Amino acid sequence: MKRRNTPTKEAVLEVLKTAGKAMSQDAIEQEIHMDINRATIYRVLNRFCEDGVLHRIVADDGKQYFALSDKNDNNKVSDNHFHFKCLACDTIECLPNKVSFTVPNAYSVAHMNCVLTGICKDCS
Amino acid sequence: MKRRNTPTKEAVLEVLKTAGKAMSQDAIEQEIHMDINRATIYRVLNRFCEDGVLHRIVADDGKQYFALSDKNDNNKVSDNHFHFKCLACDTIECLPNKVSFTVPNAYSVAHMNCVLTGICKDCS
DNA sequence: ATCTTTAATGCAATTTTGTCGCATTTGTTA
DNA sequence: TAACAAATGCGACAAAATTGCATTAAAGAT
Ligand SMILES: [Mn+2]
Ligand SMILES: [Mn+2]
Ligand SMILES: [Zn+2]
Ligand SMILES: [Zn+2]
Repeated sequence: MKRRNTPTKEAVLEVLKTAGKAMSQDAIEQEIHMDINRATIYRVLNRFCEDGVLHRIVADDGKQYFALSDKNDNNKVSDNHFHFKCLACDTIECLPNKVSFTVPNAYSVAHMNCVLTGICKDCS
Repeated sequence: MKRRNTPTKEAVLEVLKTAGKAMSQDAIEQEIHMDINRATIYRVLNRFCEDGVLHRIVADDGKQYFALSDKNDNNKVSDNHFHFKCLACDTIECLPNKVSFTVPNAYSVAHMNCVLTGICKDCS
């Protein structure tokens, strides 16, 4: 199951790099100037998540958004930061701020999905 | 638009009180021993959220879960705590731990949706 | 107790998001 | 250039949630 390079992969990655924010499948599809099937884009996105190239954010609209992962983390999960959703411009972005938490005894945390909602710097 | 008391409202609230955890619409419907329409349950849940009786949690499966709100908060948002989803028993619960965060300058936060995933105390 | 008002409900249709099976295409390597 | 398997397109499907509209029923007024 070695990965192959395809035009779709490159296009999806290019869109996300250019945008510099998290995007949903349909937003990505709109930005790609090629006719790529919806299911294919989802499969590309899921593979990128498996490979740690992207990470997935589930916003409070229930939709999945995808953002580039910081590669500087050698091989650890890089979802341990807050995400921010702007009520004005609908942008979803990764914040640099890390999520710090404590949990009751005997709980163990594997991963997290933390989204703050409000007004972003560009809209305030 | 004053609220009326109905059997459905009472049944939904009773299920959530008894469960003591967050539940989705379909889980609530299964626990109610009455034949209540899906759309009606959603409307009841949404009204309860508007009224501050419940609060809504969106898990990383994209589904909405509903939990009782602490009334001790007079009229402020009561979603400022972490939620926990157990990978073993699928329970979603409110943790007592508050979400503490800092955001970059010029950002303002209106509400939050923070879900930690892992193994709960009962399953560890 | 009955009437009136309108919130709440049932039902069907619809929308949105995401996945899956399967045949076909295409990237990679020998 | 041939062979293998990963990737794609397409359609079908599932699940979650909402909406329009006709009907029902809760609550206050008479
Ligand atoms: Mn992120
Ligand atoms: Mn909660
Ligand atoms: Zn904004
Ligand atoms: Zn558990």
